[in-house]
Amino acid sequence: MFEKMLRDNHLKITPQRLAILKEIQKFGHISIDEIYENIKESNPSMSLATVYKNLTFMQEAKIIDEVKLPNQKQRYELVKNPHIHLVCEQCGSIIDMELESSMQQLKELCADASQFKIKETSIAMIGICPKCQA
Amino acid sequence: MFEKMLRDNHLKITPQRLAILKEIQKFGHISIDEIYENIKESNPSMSLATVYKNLTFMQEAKIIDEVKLPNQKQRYELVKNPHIHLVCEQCGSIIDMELESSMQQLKELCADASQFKIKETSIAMIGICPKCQA
DNA sequence: CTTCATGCAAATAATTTGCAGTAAG
DNA sequence: CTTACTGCAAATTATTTGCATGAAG
Repeated sequence: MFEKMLRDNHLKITPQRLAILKEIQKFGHISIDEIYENIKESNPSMSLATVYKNLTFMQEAKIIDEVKLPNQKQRYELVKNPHIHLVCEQCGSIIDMELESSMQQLKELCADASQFKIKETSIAMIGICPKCQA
Repeated sequence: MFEKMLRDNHLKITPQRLAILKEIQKFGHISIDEIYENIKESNPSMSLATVYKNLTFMQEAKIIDEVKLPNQKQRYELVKNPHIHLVCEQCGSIIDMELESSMQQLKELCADASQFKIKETSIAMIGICPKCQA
């Protein structure tokens, strides 16, 4: 429920914000340009500055997350359970893999060894997806 | 031995390249601007374009790696054994943690579950370092 | 010598900002 | 009504490119 997420964070509910969230949801992992270009098709007055501003707000509100991958443009996704990104370097597809206990284990191992208080974990694996292997 | 690394990749050995590599080595994880500003102190004619071009070449040659972290400028490091980045969100410090077998385990788990052929793994943990906790 | 790298300036791309007008609550 | 959001244009920042000169092999 995007309306509620926005409301809970004192962000006004605007068609632009809902459109941005819908695009992110639809594509899973999407770049700034793609968001902008896609929305412009149905709303030609959409401004790129609005996309930037709202991505920042919604990231601060922990509604969305940025996804930074080696040799790729920044992307965005909805906040979800901790997960690993599997990235195909051939076709560019990205899938999420929830391996909660393994991630938790690794996090604890790191925390113990380093004395860091760890808040977030960011894991990506880059390779070739099953389709592209064929 | 930076000379050898360059030579092996058919890259000419220039003072600029050596200076860039020395900066990266010295700081461990360093941004493009920092490299440029630091080198300019001893070599004022150093050009930012040269930094960009060489970072690209040396990344292609697998001498250096780019390090992308949430909410941070891109950084560079020398290629080393697979490791995890521990990032302090307070003071910005980054340390490397080699947990080879755990990383290998996680990689295999992901590969099995996804059928991806995984080539690289990128792991960062964001939190507060021991010093900043005090 | 020949090839490749550098540095500069110009071009392009990415992101941010200020502000007047407009929509949300 | 009041506050916050949008869209535009301008400003800033980041990155890339072309090319003449110079250094490396």
